[in-house]
Amino acid sequence: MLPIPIQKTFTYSVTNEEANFLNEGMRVAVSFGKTKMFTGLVFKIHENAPTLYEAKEIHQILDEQPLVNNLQLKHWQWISTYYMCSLGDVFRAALPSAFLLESETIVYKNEAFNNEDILEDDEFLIFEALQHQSQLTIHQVVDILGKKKVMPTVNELIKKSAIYIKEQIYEQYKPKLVKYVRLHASYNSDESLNALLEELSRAKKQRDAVLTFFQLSTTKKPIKAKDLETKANVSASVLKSLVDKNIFEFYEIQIDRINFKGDTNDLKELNEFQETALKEIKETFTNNDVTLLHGITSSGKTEVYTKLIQEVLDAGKQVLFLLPEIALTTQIITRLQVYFGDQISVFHSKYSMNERVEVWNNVLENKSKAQIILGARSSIFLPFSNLGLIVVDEEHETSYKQFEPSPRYNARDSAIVLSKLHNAKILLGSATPSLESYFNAQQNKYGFVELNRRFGNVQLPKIELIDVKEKHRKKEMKGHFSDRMLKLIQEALDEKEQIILFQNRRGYSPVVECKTCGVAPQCPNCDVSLTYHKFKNELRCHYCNYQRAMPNSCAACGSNTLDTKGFGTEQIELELKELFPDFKIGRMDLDTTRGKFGYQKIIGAFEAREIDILVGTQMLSKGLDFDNVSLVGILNADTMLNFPDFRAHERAYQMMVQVSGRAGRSKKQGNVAIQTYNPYHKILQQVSSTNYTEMYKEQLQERWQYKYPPYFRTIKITLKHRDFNKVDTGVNWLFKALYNSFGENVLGPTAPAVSRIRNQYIKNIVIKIPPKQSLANTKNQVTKIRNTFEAVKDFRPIRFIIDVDNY
DNA sequence: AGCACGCCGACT
DNA sequence: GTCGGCGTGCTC
Repeated sequence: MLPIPIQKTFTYSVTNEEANFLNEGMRVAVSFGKTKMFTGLVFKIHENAPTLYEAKEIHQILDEQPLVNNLQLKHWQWISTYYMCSLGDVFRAALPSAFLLESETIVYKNEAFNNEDILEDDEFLIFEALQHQSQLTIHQVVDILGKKKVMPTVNELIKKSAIYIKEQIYEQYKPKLVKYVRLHASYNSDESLNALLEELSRAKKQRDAVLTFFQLSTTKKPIKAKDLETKANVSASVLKSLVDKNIFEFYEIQIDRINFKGDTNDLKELNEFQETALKEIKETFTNNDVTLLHGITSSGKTEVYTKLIQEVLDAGKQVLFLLPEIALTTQIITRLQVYFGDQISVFHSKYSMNERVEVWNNVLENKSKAQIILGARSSIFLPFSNLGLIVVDEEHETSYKQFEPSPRYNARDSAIVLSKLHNAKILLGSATPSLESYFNAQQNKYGFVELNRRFGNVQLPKIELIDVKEKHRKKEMKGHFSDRMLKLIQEALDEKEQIILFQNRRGYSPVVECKTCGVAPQCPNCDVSLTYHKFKNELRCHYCNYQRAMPNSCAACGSNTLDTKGFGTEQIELELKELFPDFKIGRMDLDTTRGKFGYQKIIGAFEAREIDILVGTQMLSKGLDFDNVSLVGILNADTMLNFPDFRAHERAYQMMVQVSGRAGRSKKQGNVAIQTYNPYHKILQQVSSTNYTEMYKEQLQERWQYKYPPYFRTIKITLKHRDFNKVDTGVNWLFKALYNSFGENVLGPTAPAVSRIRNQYIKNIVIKIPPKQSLANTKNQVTKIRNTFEAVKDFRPIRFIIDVDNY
């Protein structure tokens, strides 16, 4: 199996010896194509030599033990078939990149060569560069020559024997080694020690080092070279000369980068409601492998999880705890570490490559520090061997679905399959479950447990809707704030409480428009208006990151009447600074959380109450607990409701309820204020009464009526190309072909709201699969049509994206 | 995917 | 004329 998007495995030949040593799941280095070396994974060892071609030999075996186990291989195959991607795609996504070595062509000079006269200009440039550096990568050669096609030049140099090339494989993972000191083997008797001190009488520093070494060795612990240096107050060179004299010797111990330091506490006692929930979960697990825990915000789901996890650990099994990416940088890790200490390993994309390799190895070896894995969606790929429980927290989160790059998998659903492979139980938890999961629970496909009392009996926040249309009419708006919202903010500030304001749009304003001619600056690469960022005084495209300075006058008519339309977090922040000059305003969105610790910094400042009012986008709604927040304001609920997607209403509900949950988490009842132009919208009514069941019933009805999940499954096909006509003819052809097979259940073709991104035109087709239609057959049919599509020469350059269960 | 090969336009 | 563009096909 190779990490490339080809739906195929490749057969290589091995010797008998190699075959005896090799096992499925080990890595081998193989040459592929004319030049490249790849890391392949042994998928199957067999004796059927191919007839149509001669199998190449493998280059090298990279592992002594399988890196990937059989359960994983099965799981990967399921992902590949279900999400219609190649096994290679899954392979690439699953392994930390450090395990996937690739080769690079390295150019060396031929020392014997001295006939510079026969070299052409370009050839001489390379030759000369090699006088300064002993080796060059092909990339460096490209830079030196300033052109893309360098291989002819390189080949010519080889022909003239001025240089030679080699394929070099990089082992990227470097274990972290710590240097220790011990006495050389010849000095283990007491007499020799005395002789030794005698010998060093004239080298004071070295004598100090030896004496300190003996002091330290009374503890019988290994002695770190660094420690010895500091304690004896000597330099590294002193130790070095002692080693050279064969008195000391160095040895290295590999240490883990990831270590938890700190105390652990016992598990918290559960209150009676949590206790009941725990009991119910265990009951449902006798009949169901999957259980949905619907627990309102702040009901203390985490404590219930921890009890359950403890029991699984006691039974000697591993636990996987899945969280949405963003929640992982926050408090929940600390909270779980307080209970479970160093039995937890954390795994997510902010981790460095080396750290991820270590977690992988720890899980593979079932080490004690990897009994609980706390991770984002990609942790479903870790080499678990005996999972007992998977917890999917905030199971409704859309970030469990990966979109780019392929595999486009949903980690929640893949985790359910994973749990089946391990005969493990899986608990899905959420305050606002996805319709799909809730539906499955209602159908008794999943077990179902509710937890509807807030921890410490704090009441759910009081939610009020503010009619902005009315407020505008009565002239009771100040900027984007209604008088009511301002009053609530003032009250909270007076009480020294904190406030979260939610506006699901960053920048100052999403559109800049000329009042005279109505023209709005557009992104040159995408089909969208540019967003104005006042702080940097520039216009930016949120799709391709194109940016340019904010112009003074309209590019179309030249008048100085540019005006902003709509508003984002930046504008809110500025308005607040004017309205409440004595208070500290913070902003949290993609722009302020860039950089490694940007996010943590803002959260930290807010936790430390250095920020009074925090303005932010949806990232505020995820897994954050602040105990001093008494007011949550949603400034414009309508943008969420008017989104053209069949899940828009469900999402708007989830998002608003989740943000509301940030209010009043500890002592008194919190307030939530929602500004809208449409206070009678049913979703807003349901949010204001936190009536999940009503929302569920109503949405379900619509899903049934319009044939959407959970009743119908969907597969979305996206075509992309820089030539509009090409995509257009392509998509029409494809639609006809699909229509022939699936009839009315094919929707489209449609252009998305942003129909061109990075100069690529986009068209969509959605296939709906009725409840009784076989998923596998449908997918086979789609694959067939895709193959026919790609056989058409004109269509081949069109990017063809298949998204199963699209979000 | 990556890479080589091969066929065409725009420049020294 | 050639350099460099991109379309086409293949990889065990």
